Amino acid sequence: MIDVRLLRTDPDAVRVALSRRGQPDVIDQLDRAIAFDALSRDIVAKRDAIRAEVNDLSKAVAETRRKGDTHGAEELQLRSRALGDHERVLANEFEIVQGDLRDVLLRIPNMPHPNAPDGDGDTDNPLVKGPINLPAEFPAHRRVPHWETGVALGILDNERATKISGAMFTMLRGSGAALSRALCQFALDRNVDAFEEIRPPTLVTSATLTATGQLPKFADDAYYIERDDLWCIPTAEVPLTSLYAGEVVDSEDLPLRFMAYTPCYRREAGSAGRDTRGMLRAHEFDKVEILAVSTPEQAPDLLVEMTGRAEALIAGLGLPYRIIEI
RNA sequence: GGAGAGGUGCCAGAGCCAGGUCGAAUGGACCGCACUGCUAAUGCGGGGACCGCCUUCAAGCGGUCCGUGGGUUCAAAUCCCACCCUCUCCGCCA
Repeated sequence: MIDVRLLRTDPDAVRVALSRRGQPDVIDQLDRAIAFDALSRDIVAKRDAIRAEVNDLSKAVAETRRKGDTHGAEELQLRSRALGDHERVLANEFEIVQGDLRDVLLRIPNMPHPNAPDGDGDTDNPLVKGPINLPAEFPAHRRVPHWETGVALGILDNERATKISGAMFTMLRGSGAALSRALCQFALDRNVDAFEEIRPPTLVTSATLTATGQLPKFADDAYYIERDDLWCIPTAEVPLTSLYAGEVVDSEDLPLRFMAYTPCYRREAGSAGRDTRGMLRAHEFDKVEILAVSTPEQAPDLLVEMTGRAEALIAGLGLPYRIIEI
């Protein structure tokens, strides 16, 4: 979420940065946020002034009572009560405007890093490397989709997964289940030299899911357990990002490096029929996430290191891949 | 699920039952000064955070903050309600 103070001190910088996304409605929302902020400060200044008067009067009431002047005290109380009514109105207005401001801010995307490419979609993402190990380099008889080989080998049984849980759920069997587990173990083993392994909760509060930006924008994409007011995580990024939320970390201890192997849950709302064959876009899958909490200065080097670690895993397995800048 | 105790500053902890002089005693830690072969001890002094206004080097003014959110009241750390969390005991446990 963009810091309101930055919005106040340098709104043009924010506008310029966000305009690189090529989405005019984002700029509209930015202007609304700026207006809400100005309005809310205006209201709070008035509210504070009245509150100061009420506080003074309350002190005067105590003083007057101590002197034994009951009548005078009651008169002051009357005045204070009237001011209190006015204050309540302003306080309500303030709450409403604050809510509006927060809602708009939560829907405004982050400012892109100066080095990030401009663009409004994935077609604008420059290719950095690859593709490597292209499937086309393999003979035609080996280019069989995984949902066919998986079934033939008896390691994938999505039909029964669907019977148990419905469409877009997958199930691995026998050595397929072992392979999935081994891949995650492999990923953990390759990063245990630099990342602390965490096994976080995979059900999180609304506050936690908001911290990583999933709420309120992507509420439809997450599974929600109404009875307990908890959300299933779509990625371990969610709990890992909030691990040290609200705490002050000594800069000497940065960067903090975490990795986590968790199931991930995604409703994939609106994606029915698109890339849904086999194990693509499943509602539930296992993933190893690596994440670092760092200073802005440390971040670029960390990005290079972590991308390199991800690439080494895939390249080491001989899988096809490419690297794009997003 | 039931019963009870608790949540106050960096930490410990008083204040709550009898609302006002409580941003909050006291102690520890921390910072400064003094004293002191060193370490330590002792004495004196000093610090909260956030928001807004005004300034923008300083200072000043106002507001908010005692788990969270409501309520009562002229006035809430203090009274009332709901919720969250911690601890103890009982029950349940695919």
